[in-house]
Amino acid sequence: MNQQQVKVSKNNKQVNNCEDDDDSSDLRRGPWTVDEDFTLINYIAHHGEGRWNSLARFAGLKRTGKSCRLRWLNYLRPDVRRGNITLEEQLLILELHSRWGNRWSKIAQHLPGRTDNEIKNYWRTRVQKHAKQLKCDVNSKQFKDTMRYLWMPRLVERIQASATTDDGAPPAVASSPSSAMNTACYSAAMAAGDHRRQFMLMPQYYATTTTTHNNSMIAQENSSTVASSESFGSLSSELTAEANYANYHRVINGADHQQIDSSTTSYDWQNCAVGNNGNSDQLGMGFADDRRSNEQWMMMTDDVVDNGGSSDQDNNLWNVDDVWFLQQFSSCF
DNA sequence: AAGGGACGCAACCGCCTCCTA
DNA sequence: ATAGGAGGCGGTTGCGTCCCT
Repeated sequence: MNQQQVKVSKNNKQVNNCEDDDDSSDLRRGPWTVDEDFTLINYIAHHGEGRWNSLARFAGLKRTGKSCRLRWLNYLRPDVRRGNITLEEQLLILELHSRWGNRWSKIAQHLPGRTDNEIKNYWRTRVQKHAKQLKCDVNSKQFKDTMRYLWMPRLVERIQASATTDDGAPPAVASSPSSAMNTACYSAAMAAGDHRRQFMLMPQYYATTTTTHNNSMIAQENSSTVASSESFGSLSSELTAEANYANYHRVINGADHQQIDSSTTSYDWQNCAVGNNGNSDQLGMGFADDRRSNEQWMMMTDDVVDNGGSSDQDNNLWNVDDVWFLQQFSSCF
C-alpha cells in the first residue's frame, strides 16, 4: 500500500497530493476537501446515488467509486447523525452485538442515522477498552457476562434516571434513591431464609427485559419479550421474594392483569451460588433460580454495589469502583 | 508552555457477495 | 452457466486532537 497520503490541514486545505499506486490516473486519496464534498453532494442531489464508479467520473471527482460511496454514506448523507452515542444507543449496540457479533451494518440498521463505521469505532474504542481494563478478551464469556449482568442493567437504570431528570416526571415505578444500582434492591426472604440481607437482583438479561429504544424492531425477532423501560424499578423491601417476584412481573408487563397471585404460586428459590469458586459469599454474590419461570437471578449484596449514586457526568459507564468491582466479579467465573 | 502518549474517527484495504451481460 | 464489475462489509491504519506530566 502506498503510505503516502494526501495531507490536509485542519481546515481541510490540501497541502500535498499523490497518485493511486494501482491506477495511472490521478486518483486522489486521503481526507476529502470541502470542494469535493460540495461536488459530491451537488451531483447526488441532481442525479441520485448508485453506480459509484461512473458517478465519480461524471461528477468530475478524482476519487474511486468506493471512496465516494463511503464519504456519502458515512459523512455527507443528510440523515447521518453526529455527536455522542446516547445511552439508549449504547444499550442497543450492546444488545445487538451480543446477538449478532461484529455485524456492524446490520446493527447500524437499527440505529437510525448511525453508520456501521461509527458503531464499529464505538465498539473498538469504548467497549474493547473496557475489556482491556478488565484484562479479558472482548469475546470471552467472562466479558459477555459482565456486559449482560452489569453493564446493560446499569445502562437501563441510567436511561431511567435521565428520563426522570429530563422531563421532570417520575418514573412509573419510583426507585430507591439510596443506591446507584437501585434496580431491584430489597430485603430478601430467600428460601434459605437464614438471614435477611439487602440484595440487588438482576434477572438473566434477556429473560425478561429489552430496551426502550427501537423495541419494535427487537420485537420482530423476539416477540415473546416484553419491552419496557421499567424493568428495573425498585421492589418493595417489605415484601417476600415471591411477592416481589410477582410485582416484578407486574412492573415489567406494565399492567395489573399480569400480576401473579403469590398466595397460590410457589417459587423454588435457591440461594445458591452457581459456578462460583467458593468465595462468592465474601463477595456478597450468589444466584437464585426461579425454576417456575426458568429465570435465573444474580444477586449481590448491597455492600458490594456502588452506592454512590448515578451521578456520572458523561456517557462514561465506568468509574474506578466499577473496574475494581468487575475485576473481583470476573474472578468468580 | 511544550512534549509525548492516548484516544477518536475518517478513510482505506482486501475479501466476499451480488448483479448483469 | 460464467466471468467481470460493482457494491457491501469487517478489519486496519494514520492523523488530528486532547490530556496529562
